[in-house]
Amino acid sequence: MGQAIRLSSEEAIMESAISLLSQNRHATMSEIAVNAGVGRATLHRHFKNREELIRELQARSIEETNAAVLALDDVHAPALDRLRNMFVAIIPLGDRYTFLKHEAANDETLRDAYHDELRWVGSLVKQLREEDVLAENVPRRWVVAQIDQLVWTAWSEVSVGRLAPAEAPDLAVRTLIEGLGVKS
Amino acid sequence: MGQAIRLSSEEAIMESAISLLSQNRHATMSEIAVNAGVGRATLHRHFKNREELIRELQARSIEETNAAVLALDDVHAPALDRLRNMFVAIIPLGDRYTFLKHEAANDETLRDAYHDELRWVGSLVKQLREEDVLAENVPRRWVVAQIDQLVWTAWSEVSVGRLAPAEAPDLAVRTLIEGLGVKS
DNA sequence: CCAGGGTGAGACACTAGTGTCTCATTTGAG
DNA sequence: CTCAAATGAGACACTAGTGTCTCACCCTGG
Repeated sequence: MGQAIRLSSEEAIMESAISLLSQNRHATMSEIAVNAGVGRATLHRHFKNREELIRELQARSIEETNAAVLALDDVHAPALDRLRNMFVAIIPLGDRYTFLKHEAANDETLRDAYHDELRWVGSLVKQLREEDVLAENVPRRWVVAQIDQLVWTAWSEVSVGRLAPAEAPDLAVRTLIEGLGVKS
Repeated sequence: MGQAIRLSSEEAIMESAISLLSQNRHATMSEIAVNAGVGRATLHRHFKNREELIRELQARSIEETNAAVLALDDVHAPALDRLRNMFVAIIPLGDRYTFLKHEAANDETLRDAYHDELRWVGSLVKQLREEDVLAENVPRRWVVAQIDQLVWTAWSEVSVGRLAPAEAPDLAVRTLIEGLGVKS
């Protein structure tokens, strides 16, 4: 038909699910189906049960975020550039990214993949330190937590239109490294 | 006296509920009861239903956080001191503070009280700007979001023992104002 | 000693959400 | 156009969580 934008049922369901579950991890299957413009039975035809749906979502999310980050990443670049590129890549995927954190990864494969992601961030933080971008007396955990929350906050602000997508990555980098105080 | 016994049951329930609900807003009444070391029926004797329990929790939380903040606050102090004092007061109440955000306040009185709290933070941010502590080109929303997140992150890290309680407020202030980069 | 409030245990009815199934209809590829 | 696959609608059984209620049991104060 004229609906060129029309997604396949499965696509629509996954988009709907990511959107709802990232905001409320107890969104019901009915809500997900309605939001996807699809019958409840159809949802269960594509995903046997809630557990499987979430597993697929996790797999896709980690795949997408990994791909997005790696696509922009240049291991030989200065750490600060890599940090900024990471924000550029991940902020638009903020819902997927945080969805991963909220849902506990039970599956082994997924846990490994997620672990890779964390390790990637960890090594970036390490490089940031080696290049004297980050102060040394700050716990790595704290840095990682700040990065995580910056992704989520930036994504939220962008998605409600309070922040221009183009400005988000720079604001995130600036907030993390220089803080929000006046520059002296 | 009988009164004291009843109150301690009630105390146990409220502590249990805050603890569980701050981490998972869909914790069941059974879980709350078990965690409080109390029968499920007893829970319903003290709180007619889930809704009422949450309402009481919100009332208590806002009361405690307001009291804690105001107790340390000095309106005539420099904004930076006020900011730090706020962190000192609120970080230990991180679970109560974030519980308020997660649960939508339906009750009018509560909404007003919560609004007061937000307004308080808003005016603090304003003062921070007036005293040239905060940069001007940063959206107030962004600052408030960072503060909220810092409270939660700091509380989490403290409560799992990865951060010394005494260091948390300074780390939070420093992260917000100066960022985590090397000081130049 | 006893009376009574507070309690735990558990039965009960009710509701919301889940997952299965069937059937009539729609859709789209050949 | 035709037919098989996909779908929407809804009935159905099942489960988890909720809120009520009863009953036996502990306490503690009188």
